[in-house]
Amino acid sequence: MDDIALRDRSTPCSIEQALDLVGDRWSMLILRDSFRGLRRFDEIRRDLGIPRAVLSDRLRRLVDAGILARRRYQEHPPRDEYRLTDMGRELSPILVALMRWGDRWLQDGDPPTVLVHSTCGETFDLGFHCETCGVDFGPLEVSSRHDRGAAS
Amino acid sequence: MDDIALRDRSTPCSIEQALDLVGDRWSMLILRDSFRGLRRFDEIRRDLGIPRAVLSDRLRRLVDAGILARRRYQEHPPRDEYRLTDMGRELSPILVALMRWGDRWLQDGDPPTVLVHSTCGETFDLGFHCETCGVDFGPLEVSSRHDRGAAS
DNA sequence: CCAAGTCGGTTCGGAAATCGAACGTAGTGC
DNA sequence: GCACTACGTTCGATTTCCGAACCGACTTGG
Repeated sequence: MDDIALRDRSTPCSIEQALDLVGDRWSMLILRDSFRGLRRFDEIRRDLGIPRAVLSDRLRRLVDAGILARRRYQEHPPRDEYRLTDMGRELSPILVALMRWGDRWLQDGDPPTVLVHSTCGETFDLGFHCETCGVDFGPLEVSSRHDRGAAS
Repeated sequence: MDDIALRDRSTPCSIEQALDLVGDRWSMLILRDSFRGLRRFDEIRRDLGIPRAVLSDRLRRLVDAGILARRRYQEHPPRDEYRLTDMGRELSPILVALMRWGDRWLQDGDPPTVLVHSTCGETFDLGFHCETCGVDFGPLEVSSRHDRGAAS
């Protein structure tokens, strides 16, 4: 019954690689704040209540990964801010998915933050779309190609 | 310039609440394995190389949260397996979003795992859809309602 | 000039989480 | 009996995290 490791270990799972960069609580929360427009060290620190050393470390790692960019916004005194790169901005589906799930399963009343389509300012859906079938579908209809099947 | 904390602290952010449950690396990887069909303790342990004590702790927490269900699948010897509940299955958009992002930004060759629409067996898109505008759009067009703006 | 405050960190010692290895227990197979 | 599997718990060593203190560069007030 040694049927594990059908999986290819030479090409590591994308989920795993992604988690190596953004897979800890603080990094995710920093990114959430970045999406909310916070850019400066102390701004983020006060908002999250994160220890300075940890914030310093996480920002460095996110910058090294290319997710945030450090940019000088004034010279006297020298001050830098941290902004999302395109690579960072494309993390939004992850945060949106987390938020949707939290809204649905963990939140009692109205969701505290609402995301909107920047073009029209209204709320939107996050969903799956199948080109082949031409339909939209929900999270319970996702399956992976060569395993024992996720659903049921 | 004390303009922070416009944010409502009484109703905590859904992202934060979600991260309290699934916001660490091991929990996410366990869930990935659950979606891939792994259900037994040792199966997951061998696949991830996770220390037994940590796996034991994470499974307990995921079961307590209602994301996984522990179910006896044989009596002699007594053996339990861990399956996704509906609450757990609805986490799929998060994992899909992580995978998509990893595929796009971190993976060189072909993605090692492919997700498919269970109905037709073909790959699909994860995207945003605006009912108001009637269009699909990408991650760069997401904004939140009352902050200083995420994009740019 | 001097004192106090802000911003963006680094350094430090203690607390907490994580690690691999060993041990336990309950059952199966020979 | 002996070896083996599945599913954990316990243990001591290492790593990470935490809060508090400190620091340098600069601004503001007097």
